[in-house]
Parts: sequence; C-alpha cells; structure tokens
Amino acid sequence: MSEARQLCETRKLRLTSRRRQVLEILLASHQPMGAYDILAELNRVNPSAIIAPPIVYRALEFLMSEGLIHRIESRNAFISCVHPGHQCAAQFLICRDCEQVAELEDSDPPLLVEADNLGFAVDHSVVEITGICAQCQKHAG
Amino acid sequence: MSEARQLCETRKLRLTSRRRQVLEILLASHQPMGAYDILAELNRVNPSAIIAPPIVYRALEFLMSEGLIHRIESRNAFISCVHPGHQCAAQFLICRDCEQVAELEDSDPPLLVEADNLGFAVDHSVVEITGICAQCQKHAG
DNA sequence: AACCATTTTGTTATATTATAACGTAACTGA
DNA sequence: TCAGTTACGTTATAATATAACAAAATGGTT
Repeated sequence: MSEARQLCETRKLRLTSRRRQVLEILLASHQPMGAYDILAELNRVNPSAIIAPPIVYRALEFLMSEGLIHRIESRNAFISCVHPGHQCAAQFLICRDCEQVAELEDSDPPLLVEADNLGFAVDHSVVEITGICAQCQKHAG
Repeated sequence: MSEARQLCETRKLRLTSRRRQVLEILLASHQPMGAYDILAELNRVNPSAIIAPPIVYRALEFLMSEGLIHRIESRNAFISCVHPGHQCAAQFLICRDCEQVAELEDSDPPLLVEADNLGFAVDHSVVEITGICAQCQKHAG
C-alpha cells in the first residue's frame, strides 16, 4: 500500500479514497476477487451509501493501468500485484482447488519449469499475447 | 473438418450435426467469435427454429474438451484449433487492430522471440497456468 | 423390433460480468 | 474565484454464461 502511495506520488496520479479502498480490499484478499465481490465488500463495510458497479470497474481500470493490480482473464477476477509498478509481464500459477494464485516474474525460470519445481501439476495453460501485427503496423505507419 | 470427423471416429465420440455446425462456423471464420456471434450465425442460416444460448455453449464445451477449438480468454471468444487433437498447450498472438489471431505451437521458439520474428509489436501478455498446487495434491492424497 | 439406459438437444428462466450515458462533485492550476 | 479537467455517482442496459428440467435421439441388449 505504501508502495502504491509512493508510486502515485511519483507519477502525479491521484490515489483517491475510492481507489485506495479497492486496492486495500484486493491486498487483504491474497486471492483473486470478482468485481462484484469487491463491490459487495465495499457495501458491507459501508452499508449506508450503496455503490454501483461502474465505480468498482473504474477503480479497477485505474489500478490496472498503473500496474498495481492484475486481471486474471481465465477467472474474470482481479488480484493485487506483487511487484507494483514493475510493469513486467506477469505470469500466474492458479490452483483450481484452493484458488491460490502465485505470481511469477518474467525473469524467473520458464514458467513450466518453475511449475515443476514447485510441484504444481499443470492441466491447462492460457498464453495470449496482444499487440499489433506487422501488417497493421505498416498500414498505420 | 475431415480431421475432426476422423478424430471423433477414433475416439468414439459423436460429432453430431449441431456440433458440426458450430465447428464449421468457427472454421469458416478464421477469427475468434463470441458465443453469441455463433448463435446469431446459426439463427441466420436457419431462421425457422430459433436456437438458445445453452445449445451453443454445450457444443463449444464439447469441441473444447476434444481440442478442436480454443477459448481466447482475454476476448471471451472461441476459435478453431489449427492442430486439432494435438492437445498441446496453444499459444496466441492477437492483433488488437485487425483482430487476427495466430496460433503457435508449444514447440515453436519462445513466444516473445517468435513475436519479434513476425514483427509483432507486443503490448500485453496474459499467461495463466491452471492446475493443482503441491499442497492440494498432498491433501487429496 | 421393442426396450432400457444414456447422451444430446431443446426450452425457460436467470445469474454473472461489464459498460454506456449523463449529471454532479472535487481537484488543479491560472 | 473561475475555468478546465478529472473523478465519482446514478440509472439503465448490454454482453456473457449457466441452472434446471423436459423432450428427443442414439446405442446396446434382448
């Protein structure tokens, strides 16, 4: 959290109280949470003013854009980043039993080797790289 | 398609007409399609009997379980597999401009190297490995 | 063929996830 | 303080996905 604060100060960004609330919920969870789980938690903590989905999604969008959290695509869920701001390509080992997620760095050994080292039994992998293909770069250029 | 037919014969699976229809739509598309796009296409081709979502999702589930198609998690979309049945871990380069998807094999050079070779400008990567962690394996006995 | 068990399909309703659109409030810098 | 911008709040609705149950088709057995 203090890292996040510093990072936003450096980048002249507004870590508003809403954004802080959402980040805190994710930091406390250590597990991926759906947007509506976060929403429910916000409303549980403060039942007086009921909050609607867009508020959560906007906070999540901000936190993702700054590399403070990640989206787990295969779960439609969000989790706090272990190395905030490093903007490195995050990689995840997700246990479908206990739902724990391990975030690995790009710099670690190849992911499947690492999984093996950890005694993690892989059964499905999702590898999706998004960007602009060569042809579209030409057209745009 | 003939590959799919053979594969199902070998495995004693029923490539029913619904499943074939859905697979054919995906094969013809060469691009990822959302479940509701597929649904719309089914209903366009045969407007007499209107089809509901579960039918499409079930066909997709079957085709995925047999490695005939893949789900693109970051798009909530589905695409036909280039190497049906190889059950290998598929990897994708997805152009967010033209929406074309390149499927790469596990055996190819490392994905980011390959992206570079193809002149593909990466801007976001999703790497999510699902399985059972060491601890849960122990508990399960 | 007639029967049963199983699998697949069809149907209805509803859950879950996400965003559009627009107005209000708060903050920032001049 | 004022104008411009950014963030928040609210309402409504879009997009994606599944539960639950009924009907039909299929495959194997008698």
